[in-house]
Amino acid sequence: MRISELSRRSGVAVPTIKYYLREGILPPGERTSPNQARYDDGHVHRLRFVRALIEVGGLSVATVREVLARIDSDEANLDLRLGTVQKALLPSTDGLSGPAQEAAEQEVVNLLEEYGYRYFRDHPAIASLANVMVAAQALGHNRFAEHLRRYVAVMPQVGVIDIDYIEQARTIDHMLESVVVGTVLGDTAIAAVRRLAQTSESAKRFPPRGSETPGP
Amino acid sequence: MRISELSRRSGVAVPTIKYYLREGILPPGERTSPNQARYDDGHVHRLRFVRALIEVGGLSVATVREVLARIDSDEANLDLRLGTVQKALLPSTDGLSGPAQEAAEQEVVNLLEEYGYRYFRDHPAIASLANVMVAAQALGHNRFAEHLRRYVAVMPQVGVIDIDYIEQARTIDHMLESVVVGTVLGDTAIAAVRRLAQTSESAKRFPPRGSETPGP
DNA sequence: TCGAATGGATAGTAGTGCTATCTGCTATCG
DNA sequence: CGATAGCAGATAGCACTACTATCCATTCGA
Repeated sequence: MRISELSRRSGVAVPTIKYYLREGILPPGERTSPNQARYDDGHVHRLRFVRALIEVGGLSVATVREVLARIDSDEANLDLRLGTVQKALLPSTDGLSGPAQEAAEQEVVNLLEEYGYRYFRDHPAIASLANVMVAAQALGHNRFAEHLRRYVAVMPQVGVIDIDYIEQARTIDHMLESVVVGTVLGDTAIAAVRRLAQTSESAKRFPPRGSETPGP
Repeated sequence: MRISELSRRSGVAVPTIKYYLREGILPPGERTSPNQARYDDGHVHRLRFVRALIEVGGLSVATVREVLARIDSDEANLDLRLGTVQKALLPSTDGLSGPAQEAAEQEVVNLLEEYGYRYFRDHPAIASLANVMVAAQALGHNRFAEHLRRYVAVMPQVGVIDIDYIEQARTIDHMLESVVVGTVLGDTAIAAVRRLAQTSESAKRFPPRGSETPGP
């Protein structure tokens, strides 16, 4: 198919498709002559994928490019590919330093030890989590660290769900895509379910007038 | 104190403080003369709060303004205030429509019923979650709905943690701030802990060479 | 054959989040 | 009292992101 049909089938405007081609987010079509190209279903899927990451997951175009480059990489070691894909999905944590940050990182590591996590010390999520702790501390929210401990206690259940999801993929490409979909759409989904769970728990604890057992 | 000291104590540049004043994100200082103002510790705290929401939580300036306006509101009904504050923290879901979206919303509602959530039908998180389902479907990830079900099954535990956190606040203002801190920093924290839990679970399931029980 | 569409290049635009400059005033120190 | 530094407020500018529009030579399809 040519670009106008690609546009129609993916719901993405033609100039935007050209922009994505320039940005290396969408691979070039197959040339049929020096200035004509043909696109296929893979391009349609890639476009939908990109739009989902940007619109639903809130990723920037630059992050999407990074992620896709890693998915498309020809690295043979699957673990390595999965790892670098995951890494591209965490906000950069450079520029986080100072004694407060390092103390918080140690505190995070202690928590991970305590709850039996397997981890490596330079995992970017450790710096990210420590950064949150430092920010909460600066706001005088001293109970936040205890709050975090409880998250650490329950999240392994989510980890199991997530790895189950990835493991069920049938091909390596599908597995790599599942990592991204599971992580990015998963973040959005978890944020939404969490709010619903908060509302629900709040309603249970403080019943709105009229929903208690009726009085005499 | 005056603006330069406010800048020094909060770590926010003077022009940025002026910008926040213009945007209504930072309340004006107390006038001491037609063109002089005095700021206090409340301003320092507010600035730190704003920076945490923007830098750690990734909120936009517009969202921060919305949230703060609701915190500062003089609405007497606490439930109402808490509710509107929470509402400002979900991405807008207008423009989500179509049969696929509505079917997905019904599916979400069914899930909530099944797991005993208390909810109201126009909760924005329902539309948001349905939107994620529609996007996953469009990518051919048909197992995603099952995946979501498992999130719905575990998230009530997080809801309890979150409401506990808010409930422990000592004043109404602190409670309102805890809602925001718990939600916004909480989202960031949960994303980080989730990645650590994924890495951990993955390492347990597929032990890296050298960590199995040694062979003969 | 000839008009519409295509690919590719270049330039322009809207929105966001600051940052710089300017103006007239004020605080303060010697 | 006067010099000087700092302040508040207004306006303009800037860098970046994610597109969008225009142009042109080429090519497809009727």
